[in-house]
Amino acid sequence: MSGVREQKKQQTRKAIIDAAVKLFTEKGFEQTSMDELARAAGVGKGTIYGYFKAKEEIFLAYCEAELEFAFAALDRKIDEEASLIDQLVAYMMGQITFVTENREFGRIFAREMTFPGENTRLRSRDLDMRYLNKLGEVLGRAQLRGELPAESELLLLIAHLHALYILVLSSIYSGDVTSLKNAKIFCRALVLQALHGPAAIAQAPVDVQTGWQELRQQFLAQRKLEM
Amino acid sequence: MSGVREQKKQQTRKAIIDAAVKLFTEKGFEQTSMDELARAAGVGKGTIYGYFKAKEEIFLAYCEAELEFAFAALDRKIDEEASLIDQLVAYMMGQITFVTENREFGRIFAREMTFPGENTRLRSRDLDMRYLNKLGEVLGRAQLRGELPAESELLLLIAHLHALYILVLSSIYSGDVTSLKNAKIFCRALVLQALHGPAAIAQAPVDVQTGWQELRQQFLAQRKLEM
DNA sequence: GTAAAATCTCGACCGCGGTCGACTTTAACT
DNA sequence: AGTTAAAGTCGACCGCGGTCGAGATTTTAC
Repeated sequence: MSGVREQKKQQTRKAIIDAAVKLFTEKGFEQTSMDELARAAGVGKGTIYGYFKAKEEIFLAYCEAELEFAFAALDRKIDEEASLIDQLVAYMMGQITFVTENREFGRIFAREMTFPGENTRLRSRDLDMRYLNKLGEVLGRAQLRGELPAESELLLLIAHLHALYILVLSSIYSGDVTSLKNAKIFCRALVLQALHGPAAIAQAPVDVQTGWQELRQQFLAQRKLEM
Repeated sequence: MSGVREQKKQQTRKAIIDAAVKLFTEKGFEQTSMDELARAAGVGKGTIYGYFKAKEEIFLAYCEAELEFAFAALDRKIDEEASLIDQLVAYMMGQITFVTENREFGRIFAREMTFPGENTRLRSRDLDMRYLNKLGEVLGRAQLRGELPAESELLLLIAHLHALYILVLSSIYSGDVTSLKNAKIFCRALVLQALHGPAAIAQAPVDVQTGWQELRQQFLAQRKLEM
């Protein structure tokens, strides 16, 4: 049980992830073949599959490293004194901005996180726990401040807000939302509605209302329908 | 410009889709190779790519046919006199039941519909319009009945509810929800919260509350955390 | 020290989705 | 009818992700 073997394994694992980070960043996920990756890691292709079940699993390991950065940056930027809605929108937009920085990357990430395969289920769950925990912290603070009813079900609210985040991401890939600016307007409208009910928009500040009205017109035009 | 050619094209197209419906139904999407499909359709493999950009596009054409059935059955089952929430939950669960009937099929469907590739964007949009229209009808009727504030933004509400549907589907594939029964409880709790605000659960009927409490415990245990 | 067992490594190999260019069929024009 | 351009068809072929079993390396047992 001397650690020689274990040590080598850790080295190999690191070599694979390092090569993955380098190649995925340089030329993207789909454009990086497993053969290349193996060569870059100085390892046989088959060996990789002793460490990861599938290419997607390496992708998630890669994401873990990247998200670390993104979250740290976001945390620094968030103003804990701002209104609940502002904070929520900021977190959602931070995540969305990061994910859609590269369109192809983001699609794979979103697919794997939202509807994970059996191979990647556990890993993807670990990953989105981080995001969900952040939401929980923001909501918890708001509840203490009294900005949220004391009897709110935080877990259910987290799930709810997570749903909205996924939807905005989805609408970007469906082509309904075509800019981060619009994504933000959409986020804000949805969060408002989630926190204050179906009539919330009608009572919102004017700028939110007009922003939403414009976006609404785009939706209708794009989908070629009247309402 | 005699229709001879056009006619043949339509025949070929139909042959491909028919073969796809048969094979996908018999042995699933992933288990059906393009070679098989070509053989079954009595056509060269290359020919298929003159009709569809990718295997996924054939999949969506196949879904279109299947969804037709599912929706028709669902429409017959929906009680237009029931409460808004019951109707919404019924529609969401109808869709979810259909999609998850076969787990692998459902994952591909959900991925392709929620985060479509550039190849399949338009087709997937057409497809989910049907579902969104249904939601719109249900909401519209409820608004007329006065069950929904007159100043509600229907489009935003549709989006909102769509988000919840995607989340429930996602939680099935993430392993957080492990039965249709739990999915329904989750749906109901989310819809309640969406329509009546963050404190809705606390004021809901007892059976809804206890259902949600049980589900909540499962979530926490599965994700190994306290709240 | 050495033999046996367990573990790890590797690249040839497999079936897949998708492409390509040679070939056939139809349409258009004289 | 004959000629040419366009449209459609086809399967050999490509690179891909993933598997497999032979062989190398480490651990264990004596």
